[in-house]
Amino acid sequence: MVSERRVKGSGGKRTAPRLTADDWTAAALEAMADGGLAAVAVEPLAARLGATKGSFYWHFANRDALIEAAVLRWERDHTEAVIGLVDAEPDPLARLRLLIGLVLHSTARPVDGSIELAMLATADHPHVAPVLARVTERRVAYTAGLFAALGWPAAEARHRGLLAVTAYLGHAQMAHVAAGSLPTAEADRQRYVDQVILLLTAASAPDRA
Amino acid sequence: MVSERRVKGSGGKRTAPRLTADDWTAAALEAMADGGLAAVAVEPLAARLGATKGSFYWHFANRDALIEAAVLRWERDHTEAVIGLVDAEPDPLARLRLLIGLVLHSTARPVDGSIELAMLATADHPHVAPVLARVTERRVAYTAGLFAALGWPAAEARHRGLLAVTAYLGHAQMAHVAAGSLPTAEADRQRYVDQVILLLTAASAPDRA
DNA sequence: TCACCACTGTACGGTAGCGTACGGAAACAT
DNA sequence: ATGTTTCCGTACGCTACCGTACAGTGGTGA
Repeated sequence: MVSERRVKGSGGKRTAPRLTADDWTAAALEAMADGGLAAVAVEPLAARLGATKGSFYWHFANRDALIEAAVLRWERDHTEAVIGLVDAEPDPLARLRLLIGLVLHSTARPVDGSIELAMLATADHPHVAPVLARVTERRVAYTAGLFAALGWPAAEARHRGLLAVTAYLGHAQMAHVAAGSLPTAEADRQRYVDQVILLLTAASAPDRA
Repeated sequence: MVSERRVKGSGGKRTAPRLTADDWTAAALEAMADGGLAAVAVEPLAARLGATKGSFYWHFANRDALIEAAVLRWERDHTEAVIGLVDAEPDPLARLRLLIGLVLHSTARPVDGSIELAMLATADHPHVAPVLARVTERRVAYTAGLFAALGWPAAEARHRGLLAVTAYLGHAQMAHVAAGSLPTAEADRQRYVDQVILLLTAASAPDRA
């Protein structure tokens, strides 16, 4: 789980390699994934890296600076990843389906999702709040753009994008706090995703009796 | 914000009233609303109540016991409140509309919602997790019941209930971390809620070209 | 090779909160 | 009124973590 500080010499002299600021931010995100922001603590982190605080306070002014760096790094890496993953698909409808299916299934695997959950859990932190606000708005805008590309007028596209993103956020939460309430069997899960896509792309006019 | 420890005598002798266990759980929930579970700390709580730890450790074995009591109390009060509020309406469709509208607007006012957000933020805590799981499943089951009463088959009703609840959870999150991404103008907000209700109750078959 | 600089370890003081011990006050029963 | 139970305050030690001071070490260029 933790990348121990490995020796670099091959033969006899085993020397611990020096650490960079990036090593610390990476460790911070790793700690955040399991333990939340509270786990981003200098001394435990140093222990995990096989170093001491003396190293840390060289690279960062204080704990707060580390948090800021880690959170900004997450924003950068994370948004690039998702966009690059979906934007390959040319057809808007297929892209929407790909996005929703991908994102609803992604809550199953833990690694990346738990960082996001940890961020949501600490949304009040002054360094976390603006990042979450940016990421969220970016998602809504992107999803709304997909609906707009499918022909819905701007306002309605925005509303559908909003519903899609809120559904995703809630799905992530539910996978975390009440996994048992979500469909478990693979077939049922697939049907659920299909159903969601269907409802999100349903016609506007009410047509039920 | 905090109910200070008031005197009870009318004239000259001002005596602080004694505290009950319920006073402590109430204060704990109050602290949780602004500050999260971390703010449920014995010494600060005692300060807010104008008492000392000596009092606390008489009523509770330790901090953990207080957390458990507070969280269970929240579960009890909270579920009763919501059910009682909506179950008056006899017509299922009206009840569904009432529920969704109520719940999507509720994220605006802070009091009750912030406790729930705090719980979600600490979902990993051993005392919080089971409560959240129960409350969530209860909501899904209830909402699914509404859709079932409207005529959808059980599986689809469950899926729609699931989507409704995830949308609610995500909405609450978004109101917290990216309020600016949600509709701000009252008219737009109303249209958004209508749109959500429409999509959640849309017919099953895809009918778009 | 040697002086310098980037980096790290050690040692220290400070703060916040948990939990315990115990004496004493306040209510209550008799 | 007085003893008993209930409740509360004070004082203490303990742990975890933050941040600082400073002495060292190892690589690197002159």
